[in-house]
Amino acid sequence: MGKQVTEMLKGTLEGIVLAILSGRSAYGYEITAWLREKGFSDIAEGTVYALLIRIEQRGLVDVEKVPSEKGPPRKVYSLNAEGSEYLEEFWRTWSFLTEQLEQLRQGDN
Amino acid sequence: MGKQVTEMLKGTLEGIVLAILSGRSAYGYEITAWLREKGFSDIAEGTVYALLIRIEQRGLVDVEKVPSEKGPPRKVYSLNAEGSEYLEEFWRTWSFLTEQLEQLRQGDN
DNA sequence: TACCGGTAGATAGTAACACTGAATAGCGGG
DNA sequence: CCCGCTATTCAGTGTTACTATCTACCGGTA
Repeated sequence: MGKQVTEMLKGTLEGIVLAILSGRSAYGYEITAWLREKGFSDIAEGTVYALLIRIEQRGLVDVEKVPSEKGPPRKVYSLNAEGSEYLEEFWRTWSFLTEQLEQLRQGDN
Repeated sequence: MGKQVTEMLKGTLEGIVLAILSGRSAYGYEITAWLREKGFSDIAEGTVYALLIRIEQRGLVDVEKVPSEKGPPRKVYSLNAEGSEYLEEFWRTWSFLTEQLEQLRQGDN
């Protein structure tokens, strides 16, 4: 999709993944597939896994190892209380940004 | 404002500045002041100058040195044709992102 | 004159984040 | 037995914003 998305995703991809996890638990491979389906065609698998490790180390998610019928065991992530709080904060920040951008787009600058 | 904004700005700040320049020409100090006024309270001055140099080197803006009554000469930036094209592309990318995020927020995932 | 505050820009070093590319590992089917 | 699919990990790279500092010009004031 191009470099612009890549740069814009910095900071937002984390929120996107947390938002996905707020709906239901999921594991890396699944999340990557879901993102691709949604149009984020060139998000590298490595990126998602790295992000999941980051948010795990920050204590925003809980992890459970679940055996898979096909392939190695999955690491299933679910949002915990701290993660929910962080996600709320993310939405506030996101709203602020979109408001500013919307104003700029309308040309009142 | 916090680390979340900082990370989200990566990739969007460039679009923001280009959008400002699409309305009128401006120089670094002015842009920084305008951003602060708009609520981007902790954007460092150095950040804006570095960004302006980047977009200048990529040929998205034209530059003109204008003497100032108070202080050193200003480097006044204005969007050129290539910059306008890039800005359009930015808005398309931005729209895509906001749509996806809006869907996630509504919880249909 | 000497100094200071406000205006204006440049720069070196750092941290965070997404990408690239490759490696590892388990399972089932031809 | 190897290939393809599922699933995760990791080392190295590039981009971007931040921090902190430096240069420079001007007007006012002691």
